[in-house]
Amino acid sequence: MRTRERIIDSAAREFAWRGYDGTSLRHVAAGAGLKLGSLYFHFATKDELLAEVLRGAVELATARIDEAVAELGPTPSGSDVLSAAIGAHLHVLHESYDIGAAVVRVIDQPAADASGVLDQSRRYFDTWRHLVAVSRGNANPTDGDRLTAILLLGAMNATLGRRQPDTSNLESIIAAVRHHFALS
Amino acid sequence: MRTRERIIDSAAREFAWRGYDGTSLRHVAAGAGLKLGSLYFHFATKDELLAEVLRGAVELATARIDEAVAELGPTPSGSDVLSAAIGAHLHVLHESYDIGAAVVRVIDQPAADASGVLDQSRRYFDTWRHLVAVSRGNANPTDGDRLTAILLLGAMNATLGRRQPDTSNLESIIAAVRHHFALS
Amino acid sequence: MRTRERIIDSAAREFAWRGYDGTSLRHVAAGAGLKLGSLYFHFATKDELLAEVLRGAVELATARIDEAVAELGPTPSGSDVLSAAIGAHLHVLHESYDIGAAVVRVIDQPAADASGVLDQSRRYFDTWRHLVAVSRGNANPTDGDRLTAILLLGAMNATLGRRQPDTSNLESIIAAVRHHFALS
Amino acid sequence: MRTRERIIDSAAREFAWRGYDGTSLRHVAAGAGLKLGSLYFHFATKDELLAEVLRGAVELATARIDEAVAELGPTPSGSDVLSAAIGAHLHVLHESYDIGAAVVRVIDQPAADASGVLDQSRRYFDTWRHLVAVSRGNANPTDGDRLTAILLLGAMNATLGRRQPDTSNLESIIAAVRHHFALS
DNA sequence: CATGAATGAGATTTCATTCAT
DNA sequence: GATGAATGAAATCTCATTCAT
Repeated sequence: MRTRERIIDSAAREFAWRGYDGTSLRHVAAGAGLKLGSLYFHFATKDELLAEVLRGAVELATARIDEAVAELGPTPSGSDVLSAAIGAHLHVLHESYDIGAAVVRVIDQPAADASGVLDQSRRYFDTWRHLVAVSRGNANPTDGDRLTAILLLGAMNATLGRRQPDTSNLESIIAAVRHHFALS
Repeated sequence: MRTRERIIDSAAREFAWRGYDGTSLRHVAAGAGLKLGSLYFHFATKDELLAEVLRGAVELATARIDEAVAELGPTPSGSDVLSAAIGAHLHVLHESYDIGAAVVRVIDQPAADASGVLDQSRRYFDTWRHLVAVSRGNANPTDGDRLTAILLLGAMNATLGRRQPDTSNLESIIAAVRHHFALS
Repeated sequence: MRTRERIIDSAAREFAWRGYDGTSLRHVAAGAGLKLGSLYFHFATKDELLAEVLRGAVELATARIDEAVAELGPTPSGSDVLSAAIGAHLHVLHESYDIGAAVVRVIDQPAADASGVLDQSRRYFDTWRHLVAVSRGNANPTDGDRLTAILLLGAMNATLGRRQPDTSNLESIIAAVRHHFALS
Repeated sequence: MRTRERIIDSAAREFAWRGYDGTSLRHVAAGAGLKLGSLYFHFATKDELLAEVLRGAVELATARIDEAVAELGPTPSGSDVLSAAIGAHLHVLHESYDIGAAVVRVIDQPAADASGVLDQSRRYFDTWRHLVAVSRGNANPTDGDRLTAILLLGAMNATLGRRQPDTSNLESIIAAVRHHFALS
């Protein structure tokens, strides 16, 4: 089953840099060392492949957030939790570059309305809505929390430039985001 | 000369909702009441059309910002200037919906490397780098100002949802963005 | 009526270097300092324009041949007549370059079946059939004369290379052709 | 692997009778029993297809020439070699009609500058330059040999009429060409 | 599991032609 | 006489998808 993952990796790269419509399955196959036809043994359709890429990305980011929060100790403040989550999200975005970028580029591209895509997007957004709510002591997210989550994700994802990132800056990026969002 | 503008409008709509690769020139033509071939009398190429759309959008947003700043009176504080610019940008984004959205969707889509695209993008970004710098009393933008401009634009543009916006919320959106960015 | 001739010149250039199918009427118009639509005031169709170009070329070549023959004096030998014609044809071909080349390139291109084209081609070929016949003392051209005319025209037209000719060589070209064909 | 050859055959037919620009790949595909899109599995581009057609034609003609020369016995005179080559070229031209004609029609059509085309053309011309040189006892081709090769090829290729040839005439054509070129 | 082959739909672009002004 | 504008047809090429092997 190593092949399946090579395909997903290759697809993440293509989706990330060329977008959904700009991604050719022939390129994806080539990037995985396969011929076009072979893709269809593993994925029934372009949309299904995209959904898999996104599911993996959301899973990865969620896991990293959970780990970072867990490291905070038994009873962290809401503000610390949000701070940790911000760090985790940005690390994923800038380090496992392709897979992170794939999400950002593709997630609200309308062509990708296919089933799984919106689901993954909403799932991850809900995570953040809760993180924001908790950081403010709200049990259930308010409209204001929702709005802040939108702003926060927008700001973080914008730090992915058009080209290869310099991880050197990563810590100052994290600091800046925390400054604007985690201390309100 | 009305035709040319109908084309640009139609193209903005398509680019906004389908992205660059997802936009079909046949659809654009139909949206302007033309047949496909007729487009090419007005624009030699898809890229040229996109560049025109973006140029118009950047011009519009810049003009609105200038107006809003001008209304502040003779010697406004840097913070007020930034606040006014935020309001102007968000108004353009949510009210002249298609043209604003077109910029947001397309501007960092890699397929659209065509000459004019990056130029327009950089031009507008520079405006914001200066706005941020001025709001902090810096004559020339620092790296920190650049980073903040990225976060700020990312946050604002993220408020464009996937579907028609409710302008009712607009003022609370503006308030939230100002809260996070204009009072630092 | 100078315009009409500028169009024909421009068309000859294009037909010569790009062939019938490769010639764009927009280019032709531009080459004559006009816009595309204006062509249709002077020529109803692409084929008609081509026919005019060819008619002019055939007329020019025929006239030059007649002149060259006339210069031979009152009772030239058949061999001298053919020699003179060869010189005249090659001079036209290499000196009034575009118009000569246009004939050669286009004349047996099947796309140009349109009415006038084949007529002009046959007319000029008949001239040569008679020249060859006369040079051999035949009153009416035989099959052998026809064949020789084909070979002769083919050989001469092949001396038009793909690029600008060096008229310096012209006399040696003429000598070579005469050597192979005019002394049999 | 039969499909590939059916395509090349069909393409040769089209290129021969319609020229490069006049050839529609949809027609070529239909002629090979395929739909347009299927062509692109075998040839990436129109130019690539043309190059293959020409390569095949040059190979065929060269092989026939070599065979004909080989049949002359151990130490043939230069004049006999040229005579044999003339026969071989004309047989190829008039018998494997399409592929021979394709070369003639297309080889100096400017639109077909695509890489391979000029190469094949030059390769075959060099063969003839050497044949002419050898027939005159020159070790290396002179300028005069080059010129004669041009005339000779031009004359031979002109024997391909616009329509189906009558192979009945073939031997008299060969005799005529030999008469003009092989006895100098 | 993987590939070669084919296909239908659709993309952008070019072009000859027409016509009102 | 010339131009701007529009159009229908056709061109090359790309792509997701299917299927027999």
